[in-house]
Amino acid sequence: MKRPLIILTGPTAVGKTALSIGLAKALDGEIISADSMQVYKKMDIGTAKIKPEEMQGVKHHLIDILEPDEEFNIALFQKYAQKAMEEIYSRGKCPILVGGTGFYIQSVLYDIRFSKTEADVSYREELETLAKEQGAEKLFEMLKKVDPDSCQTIHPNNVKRVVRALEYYKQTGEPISKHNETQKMRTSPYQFRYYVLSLDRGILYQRINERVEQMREAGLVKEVQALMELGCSEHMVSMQGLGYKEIIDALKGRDNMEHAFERIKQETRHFAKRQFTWFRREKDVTWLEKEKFSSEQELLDFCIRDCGFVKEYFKNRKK
RNA sequence: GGCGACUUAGCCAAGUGGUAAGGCACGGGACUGCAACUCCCUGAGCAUCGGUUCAAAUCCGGUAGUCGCCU
Repeated sequence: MKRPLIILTGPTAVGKTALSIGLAKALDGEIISADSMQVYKKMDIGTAKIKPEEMQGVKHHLIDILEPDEEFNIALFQKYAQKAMEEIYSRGKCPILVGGTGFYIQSVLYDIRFSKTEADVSYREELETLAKEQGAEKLFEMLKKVDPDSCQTIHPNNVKRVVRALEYYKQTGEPISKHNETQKMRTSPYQFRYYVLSLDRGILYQRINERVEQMREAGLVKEVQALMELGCSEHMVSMQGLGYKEIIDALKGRDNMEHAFERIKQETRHFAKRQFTWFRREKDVTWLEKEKFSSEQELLDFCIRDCGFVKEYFKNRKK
């Protein structure tokens, strides 16, 4: 019998957190955050991180586990998430993956295999400078020689992806297209529900705008200032987060504060749109359109009923 | 009331006789170790009516709207 896994995701600001607590309590679960930014300490306001008092005693994993100057990536996420899941299962509880980073969810849900090798930072930098100096086409030409298949799916201008494909080839001697091909065939080792919470686009965009204003009132600028005083620079992975890079620009005088906040709103809306695109493409998802439920409670009740297999699983296991 | 300027896609904006640059937004899409990243695709016939011309967004005139100045 496959082990159960509940996933709750959706675009930013849709209201995942509130639902996740109700679900965790009803299913006797623990929450694993699937969020690339909430892993960082000292970044609370801009990431809309759940507050300890909002957790209502539900255990949360993968929040506040790194300092802002530490690197993070999907392979690490997967490793930590899987470790947390083992702990949760061993306690006889159900893991609930909650967060908006679709890519991360995929890595756990399908147990994608990543190569053993570490990221080769110096090689990446070398390739990036090459692209900058001689043009993106130059890199693309290099990729054509070693991995023509990838050239079908990666656009020449997408330097980041071209670099990764080249890096992968250098490390493994194998084209990444072949690796992707095999990983795409994988079926999930879990018995799962993949919920995507959604909301009318116009309403969501309004909520995003409001939430950014709330962040401003809550002291986002101060939070970023404090991070800069600690030595955080815009090159760090953490400082690529929405709301951070824009405020840094303003604090460094490259933008004015008012405009920076408008950019945050704009870019957050863009982000939400990209998230929709991602989830629409994922197979086996259950869309939870908020407007189709008369209340939050009804939505929660639906999920609880729909997750009956979780209780079944643990009941059988006890026997 | 008079004089002048302006009027190009949802917004900003090039184009001053030869068949509408570009940017932004919106919408769609890609994505398998930086993913809150990175990247791709997508729209109008030029306020309106009439004239000149082989040909007008571009020239001329009428009308409307906007803005400025004057009385």
